[in-house]
Amino acid sequence: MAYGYKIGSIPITTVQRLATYLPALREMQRQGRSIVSSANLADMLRLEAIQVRKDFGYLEITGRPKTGFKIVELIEAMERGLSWNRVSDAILVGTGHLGTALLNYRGFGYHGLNINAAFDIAPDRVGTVINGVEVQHLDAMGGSLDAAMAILTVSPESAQAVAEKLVQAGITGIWNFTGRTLLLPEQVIIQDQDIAIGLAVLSAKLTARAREAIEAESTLRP
Amino acid sequence: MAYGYKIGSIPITTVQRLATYLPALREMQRQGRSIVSSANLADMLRLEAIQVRKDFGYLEITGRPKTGFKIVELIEAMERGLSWNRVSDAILVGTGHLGTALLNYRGFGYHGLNINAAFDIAPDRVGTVINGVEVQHLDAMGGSLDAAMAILTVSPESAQAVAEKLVQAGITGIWNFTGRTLLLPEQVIIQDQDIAIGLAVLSAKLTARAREAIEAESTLRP
DNA sequence: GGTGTATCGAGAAAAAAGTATCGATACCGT
DNA sequence: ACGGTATCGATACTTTTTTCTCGATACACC
Repeated sequence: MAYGYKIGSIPITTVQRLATYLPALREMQRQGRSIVSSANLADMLRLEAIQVRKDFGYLEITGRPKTGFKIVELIEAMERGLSWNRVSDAILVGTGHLGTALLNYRGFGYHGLNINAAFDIAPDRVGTVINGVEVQHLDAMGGSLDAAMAILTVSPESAQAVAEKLVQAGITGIWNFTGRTLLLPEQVIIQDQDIAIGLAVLSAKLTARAREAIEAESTLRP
Repeated sequence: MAYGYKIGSIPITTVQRLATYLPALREMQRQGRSIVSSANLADMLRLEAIQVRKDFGYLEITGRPKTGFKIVELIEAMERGLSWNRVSDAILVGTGHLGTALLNYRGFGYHGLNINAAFDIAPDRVGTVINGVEVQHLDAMGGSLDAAMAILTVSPESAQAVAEKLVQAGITGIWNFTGRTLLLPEQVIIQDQDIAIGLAVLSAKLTARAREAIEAESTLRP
């Protein structure tokens, strides 16, 4: 990567896994559990126990031998270490199918996200209310937004232009679902969320697996 | 990772980047370009030229010094190396907001994906048609699906149960949007697509950046 | 045709991520 | 109380990924 392997002192790969531990831990809490071991979590998430423990090593927390970690403390440590406790406000731009899906998504609460405004330019969308958020016209987006983060779900074609507008409005972090690379001032933090990447990996894995199977078969009868 | 760093002989990280090169190259083609250098692509995608060239090194292709790569050949090599040329059929289960968004998504064609059936259990959705695909009742999903891959966009609560049903129906690859870890036979390939991870990373980056800024300021006036 | 330069591509080095080892510690059953 | 054992956590090791270095090659300009 050009820059940015780490967040503070925590590797990005660890942050990613921590993000998946969180809902798993919350689920355990709901089921009445209060203690979890690295092996428990690893089994649950198809990982290795060593890796889970290593990840926890970046947090300010200590487990107890023979027992494990207190789930409450774990969650607190994760929220503290990564600031998922402070609720951060975001706006969403582009209320197509994906934007609507995100506006209705319930999992964001885990990470303290609150979408407090939505924008679009299509006349038939402006004025509608999606999950309690009214869709405003993009031109109405003034300079004093009540958010630092923007979720960008517009068409690829308009991605760059809209992104520039967001930066002018004071947005400092963009979660980019458009699939286009945004070229913006360096101080703006961009998180690309290219859904097609996951598909590409899965599809490549599937054909690789299929190829293996064929090779294995041809080895059986030469 | 428990297993699976590579696809064939290509690192997963490379496959991921290749997946982002593809639309960029297609876009260039549309604009009439036929040659691209590693530096060109790198600039366009905010990467390093060396990395682009290394990624290309895994493909069966050679560039020309002082010129670069023929875009047509690049695309062909990528499709050949990762089998994105063969169209693969998929089904989609769970036609909520996200499922609907994916059914309407246009970017899948790049990777040869064709969603040929959709399933749900909600009575008000069964029978409707989304982007040309009729939503069928999940119980109607027989044993002879015309697809190897399934896109899972049901609720977290029903994820595991539905996934098991998919495996019984002969699905060998699952693109899992539910956020839950699926526990399935090892031969089933699972690609987790946890949207919250991207948010977690962005949100952590933002607060880390904010923290840096505060520290920098307090250093100025001690 | 010769010279300069941009680009590739192979191999080495560096950095990062993941995995193993092992002593220390706290619970469990007797 | 005591030995057995599961688990943590520090350190060392291995693998993977990224980055650097540098010679080779092909185009451009003179």
